[in-house]
Amino acid sequence: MKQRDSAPTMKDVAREAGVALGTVSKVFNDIPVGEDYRKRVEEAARRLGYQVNSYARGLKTNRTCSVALILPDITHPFFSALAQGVCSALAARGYRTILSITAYDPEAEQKCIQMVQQNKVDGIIGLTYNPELDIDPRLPYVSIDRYFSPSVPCVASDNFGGGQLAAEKLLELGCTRPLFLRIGSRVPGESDKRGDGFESVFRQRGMACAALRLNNEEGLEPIRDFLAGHMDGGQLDFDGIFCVNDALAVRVRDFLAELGLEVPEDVQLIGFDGLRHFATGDFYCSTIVQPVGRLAETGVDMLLREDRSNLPSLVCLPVTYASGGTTKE
Amino acid sequence: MKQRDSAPTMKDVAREAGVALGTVSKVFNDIPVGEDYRKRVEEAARRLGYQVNSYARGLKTNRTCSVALILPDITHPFFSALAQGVCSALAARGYRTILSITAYDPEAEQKCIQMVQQNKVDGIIGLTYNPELDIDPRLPYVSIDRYFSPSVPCVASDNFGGGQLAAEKLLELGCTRPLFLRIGSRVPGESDKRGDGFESVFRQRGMACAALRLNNEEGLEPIRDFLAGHMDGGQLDFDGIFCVNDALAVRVRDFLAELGLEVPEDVQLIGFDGLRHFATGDFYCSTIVQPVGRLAETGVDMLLREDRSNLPSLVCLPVTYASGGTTKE
DNA sequence: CAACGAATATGTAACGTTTCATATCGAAAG
DNA sequence: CTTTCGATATGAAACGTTACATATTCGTTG
Repeated sequence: MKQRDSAPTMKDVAREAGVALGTVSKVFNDIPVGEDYRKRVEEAARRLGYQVNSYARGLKTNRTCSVALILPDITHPFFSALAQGVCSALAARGYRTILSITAYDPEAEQKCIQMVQQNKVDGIIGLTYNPELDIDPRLPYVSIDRYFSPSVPCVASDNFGGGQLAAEKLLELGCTRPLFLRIGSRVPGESDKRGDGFESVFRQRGMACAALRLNNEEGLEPIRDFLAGHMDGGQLDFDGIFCVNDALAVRVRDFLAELGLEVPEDVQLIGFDGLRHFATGDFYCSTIVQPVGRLAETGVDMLLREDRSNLPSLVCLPVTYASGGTTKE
Repeated sequence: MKQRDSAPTMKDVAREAGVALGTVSKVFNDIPVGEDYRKRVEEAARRLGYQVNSYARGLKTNRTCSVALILPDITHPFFSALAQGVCSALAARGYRTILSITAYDPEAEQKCIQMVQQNKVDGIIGLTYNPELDIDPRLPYVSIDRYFSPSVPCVASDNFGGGQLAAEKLLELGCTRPLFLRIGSRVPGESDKRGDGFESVFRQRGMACAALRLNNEEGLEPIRDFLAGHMDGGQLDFDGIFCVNDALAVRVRDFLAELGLEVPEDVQLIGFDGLRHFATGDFYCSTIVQPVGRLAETGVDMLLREDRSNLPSLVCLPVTYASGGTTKE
């Protein structure tokens, strides 16, 4: 028996099985082939340990069965959950995931897109911040959680609805002096809707709603100061706080503790994202839960749809409320 | 000007630049070429928006500039940090990362390997549990954090040393009644060394060291019971506990609280991994910090080394101690 | 029994690169 | 002024597939 140093090819299989090259190809592409032929080929392939060379295939077919996933930072629990979901959803459909991390850097994002385009993926699924990404229009693209324009399909949580939900929950739990807190969304838009939804509920009822919106660079200190400045005889001016995300809520909870306030007795606190403690599985705080799994699946779905001609430009997924100890229920 | 529907190829560039195909190839492979030729080619490529087709290249060269990263669960902060490190280190060297998630399932691991081999990656970097992975010996493989056999190179933290470090720290902080707690390592070996190192220090000094080693399936209840069973007049029999990882330490801290014990006043607690809270960046507990970044970089380094003929079969990276509030310092 | 047509196997030409042998060009040497 | 040589551009042959046109086989029909 001939000793092979390199991987066996279809030609080897064809020779081994005593059939034509094209027949081997058919077998591996599930194209009808005489039963006896199929058996012979499969046997031969097994004997030789043949595996199709996906680079040759990709070259010929222009399809690679791989999708690029572009994320700012896979270390953040929300993003890592997303990555997990996307990776699994892709794997379930026979696609592999090419992971790129951008560190929130718009330039890095562009470079990723560049690199990934050259690597001939079948599509890109990205959570990016650069509003003017230059991306080959031939290449399917789905944006997760960031809406850019009608021409780039996006799947996101219902941020506005989530804000409303938070407001309704706080009302239900007896809050009358609400506050919305947000720190820097790098891209204006989607996450501001959380606050809009929150405020809309109170406006509709003729109630006032305070808000403090900070940019990333300002840091958290202004929030601490703001809260301290709104203390009135050992009590806070607000009894229900909605934070734009769980990370902020966790910090705010600490600030409140510093001020000698009890959560949820004195102030109730709701975050957004639905992150869970890695060890216990508990929510870090009461929160509006984003459906990360569905976000991922839907994104993959939209990307891999046969008929991409009339994709919706924005798919909004419903969020839910979960108590995590920072509200009275 | 001719309208192209598909991506331009080297042939197009060659025609546009008025040079031979091979010359274009040279330009894109940094092979010396007359200065004027190079300029002409580069201009033409830019005009046409040419990008090399990495599938054609991969087919020809048998090198793909991509590495598979196999992880059990990217949702766990330790793994996601690892992924981040590996992905960045690979990107820095011009390699892309193909992410596979196995959900701790040995079969899934084998399937990943299979799939990934077929996709002709240049190497695999994996954190797997299946002790008898069938993997093409031609394909470079580096195991992270799990030592299998001398024939498969591995990079890991100095687990034994970390255990010793924990013991020394506890001694230094005045502990005299140590306890080692471990729950299910899916693969026997590496992480047991943490306990071994811990115990060795006390043995050397002629001190006793209690230990409770559980398997994954048993859950955490036995630990709670064990601790409760070692209460003696409102005091625990132990004053220093070393947990095999931070996740366990966090749970144990809760158990201790349930028993009315103060940490670190009554009992000091050290975990292992060095995980940090996603929002505050604080350690969850006092801990032995694994050098995740270096783990990743070293792994990539070992995988991509030119001369892989005499790779060490195990590279042990030093760990450090960090206080996280569950020890007196 | 010849002829036809439906299946289905075969062989070959791409796909877009790299690589290697060959051709071309100038300059230096005889 | 021819020869030789080094340098470098050229063109063709792979790489391992898929897809299409062609060839083969066999069961049916007139």
